[in-house]
Formats: sequence, structure tokens, C-alpha cells
Amino acid sequence: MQGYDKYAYEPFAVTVDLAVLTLRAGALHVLLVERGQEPYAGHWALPGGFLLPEESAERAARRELAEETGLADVSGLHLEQLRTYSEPDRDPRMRVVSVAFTALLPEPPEPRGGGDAAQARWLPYGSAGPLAFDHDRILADAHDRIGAQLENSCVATAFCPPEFTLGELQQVYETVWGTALDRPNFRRKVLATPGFVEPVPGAARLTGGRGKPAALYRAGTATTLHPPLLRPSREGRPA
Amino acid sequence: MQGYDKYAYEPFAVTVDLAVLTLRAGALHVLLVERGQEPYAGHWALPGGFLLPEESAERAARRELAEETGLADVSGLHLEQLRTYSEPDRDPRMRVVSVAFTALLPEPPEPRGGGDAAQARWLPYGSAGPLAFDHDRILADAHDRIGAQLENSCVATAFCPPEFTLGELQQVYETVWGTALDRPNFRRKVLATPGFVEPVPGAARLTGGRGKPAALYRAGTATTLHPPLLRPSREGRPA
DNA sequence: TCAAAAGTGTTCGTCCTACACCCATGA
DNA sequence: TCATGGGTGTAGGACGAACACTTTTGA
Repeated sequence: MQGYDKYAYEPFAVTVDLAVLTLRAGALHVLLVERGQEPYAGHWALPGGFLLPEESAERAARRELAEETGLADVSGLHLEQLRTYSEPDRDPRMRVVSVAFTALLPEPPEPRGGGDAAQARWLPYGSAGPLAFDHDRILADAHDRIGAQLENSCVATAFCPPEFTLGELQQVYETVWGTALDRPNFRRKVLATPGFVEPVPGAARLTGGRGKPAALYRAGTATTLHPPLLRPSREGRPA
Repeated sequence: MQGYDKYAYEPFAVTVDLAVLTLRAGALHVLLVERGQEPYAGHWALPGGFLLPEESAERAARRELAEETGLADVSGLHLEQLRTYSEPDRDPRMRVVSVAFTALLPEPPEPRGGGDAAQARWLPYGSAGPLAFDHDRILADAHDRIGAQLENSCVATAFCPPEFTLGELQQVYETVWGTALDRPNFRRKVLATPGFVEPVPGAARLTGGRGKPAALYRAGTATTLHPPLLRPSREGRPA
């Protein structure tokens, strides 16, 4: 922790990469940008960019998120640090250390396509062939993390609009985990967890036309789930 | 993700910081180094250092760990990325982005005190007044993470020597969580989890002189715990 | 009147908790 | 023979899985 000569070491570029996930039509989608130049020209990549000199990684991530999605207000959106990728050869041109984030969005708008990227689009998770750089790995790590977080935290509401039905909340779990859940049990479990959701009095929504109107809920104040909402056990699930 | 001019942006220094935790005499201890120069001269700090040009953060962390602890072989030790700290003012002299790691050690040797640091010592967790920089926060984050990981993973064995008793394993949980656990139930829970521990046939150890000799176990091959080993519920536990 | 989706009730088994109790060792 | 820590047994309760059933809407 000494030897603080600013130029004694090779300078590193520091970037943020964003794994922005959302649910569209019951399927998990990822925000990706198409690369216009080498390396990986024509490949899809996670949105991201350089840290500005007076900016933390969290601020940079939120700024990039606003630029890429075109959302006016990203201050309330769920953004969380995933981990940092620092392998020396992860970018063939120079040494880039990247702090990766996951972001969860409800009902996203079409991305502006502006900002840095030539083209930004929502693509179904897993459909975009090999991504540029080590972004396949980052995206897979993000998916793993989200799946695990659903068990122990209330992040699922971050995928939902401000007011949502329990059926929509359950769809989040089923889509991310890729498993079906028993509706009555899911309902009881969620309602039994204080602070997970709170009812919107008197409100109801017709979901998809048919069927009984569903009561509406808002996200509660709790952030962690006790006890956890465990996914159906498959043996030897990865971390 | 364009504009890759290496000098278009202010260069960042990238470091690793290590929260090295261990158990000594039933209490959680942290490896700390004493700072010899400003800023924070005389304060304790987490060990750490700069990334070398051809080195990932993981490699740098393992190298620093070896240097600071004086251990000959750190290849098998548990090392895990915590998160990255990038607030612009976290070091008053220059812009330093630091990738923090947690390391768990069994029965550590006295640190060499060599390497970079003037003095390196094991201090009881929470006893070292305010640490330098944002290291208090990093250490607290590390403690939170470890506590949560004990519930869902097998990391507890990383605090234990290669062969250990179930009583020692239970002490890990009790020390990190700060709560007492029921011994019979803990035992059943651990043994019922396939791959958590495996018995060392015929071996036994006299623990502390008195009492019945305890059977010895080795760490198993599993990394995750299903179902999790939940700590006794206190309402509204932080993440 | 039927299909679809929301919501309620109930049963049954499993797991967790708690405590009582036995075993082997050193002092 | 007592204190100490390891190890086993067991009764009771809480919780979750599975599934039957009712309710309310649109077609």
C-alpha cells in the first residue's frame, strides 16, 4: 500500500459492463448492443463504458443505463454490483478492468439506440450467439446471481411495475428459475413474509382478459426474505 | 465501448484489498497491517497492493496473501471476490479502484511482517479502532458476506484444519454468527447434507484434554448446502 | 355454459426444535 | 466420582407440498 507513484505502474482502463435483464411476454430478455468495429465487429455485447474521472462505478453504471435505455429516471431502478473481471487478456487491445453490474427493469421501453452504441436491442436470454469479449460469462454469472437472489431477497419486485399481481410476481420466479411453482403455496408464502408486498386497497386488474380480476400489490419495505423461498430442489445445484 | 485511446482518460490505479479472517482461540481474527506513512499513519489497514501488468485481480490477491501471511502454499486456501470499491475520494492522494477479496484460513501462522507492510498482525475482529481509508466498510461487508455464506455453502470448512471435529465446525458457525447452536441438531444437519463432510475412518481427537474423543472429518466435495443451514431467526436481519 | 385465472381450504408428510439421556475421557 | 465435551433418541410443533375446491370474469 505504498509506492504511490501514479505512473510507476501501467495504467489500467476501468469500465463498467451492464447485464440489464427484464421480462417481456413471459421471457427473460437482455439489453445488448451490436458492435460496429473490431474486435468482435458484428457481435452483440453488453452495454458499458468507461468510468469518468470523478465518478464511482455505481454512478457510471447508472449513467450508462440511462443512456442505453433512454429512460428519463433510472434513480429508482434496481442496480447491483455483480463482480469485477480483470483477466489480462479479456480485451485484446489493452488492459481493461471491468466492474460488472446487474440491472432489473420492469416493462422496458425500446432502447433509444443512441448513446455510444450503433444499435441497442432487447434480445431473449440465450439467443444471441457468442457475445463479445467475456460477456457470455458475465451474463451467465448475472443469471446465476439473480436466480440465487430470488431465494433470499425481494428483488423479484424489481422486475414488476409499481403495482402488480401475485401472478405476475410468480411469473418472475418461474421465468428466471425455469420451473413451475404451485400458485396457492406461492401466494401464501409471499403474503406470510412481512414487508415483501403490501396490498393496494380495493384495486384489481384484469390479467389478459379472461379470468377473475387479481388484487394489486406494491413492493414492500423488506429487502431480505426470512425464511428463504427455496426453488424446487434439483440435486447439486451450482452456487 | 469505443474510443479506446489508452490515454484519453485519466489512468486509474487498480489494487486489491484482502479481508483475511481466521479463528484463534474461538474468536474471529483479522489480518491487519500498520501504516507507517501518511495518510492514516499509525492506523491499521487491510493488506493489499497493486495489480501487476500481467496479473488478474485473483492472482494479485493470492500473491499478496502469500507475501503477508508467509504461508508457503496458499493455492488451496479459500479466496473469494467480495466487491469493488471505486468512490473517487476513497484515497486522498489519487484515484484508486480496489477489488476486495475475503480469505479464510485455518490455524494461521504468525505473519512474517515482511513484504510491503511495516507490521502485520492478527487482531480480534472489531478491536482495531477505525481502520485506514474505507477499510472498516470493506471488513464489515466481508463479515456480512461470510455470515450469509455459512447458511448456503460449505465455506465453514475453510476455517478448519484438514481434519476437524464437528465441534470445531460448529464453533465456526457460532463465532461468525455470534449465536449458540444446539449441538445434536447441528450434528444431524451437517451429516444429513451429502458432501458437506466425510468421516475419517477410525480417527479421533482429544479436544482440549477433557471429554470424550471426537470423530474426525474432512471437508467433502459439495460447495452448496441444500437445504440451507439457517441461523436462528432474528427479525429483520440485514442483507 | 365453458374456459381461464384468482383465491381458499385441507391433508399429510417432513423437517426443525427442544430437551433428555448415555458415553468416554482427564482430573 | 465428577466435570466436560461427544454422541444418540425422541416427542411435539411448524412448515411446505400436493391437490381439491370455490369465485369471478370474458367468450
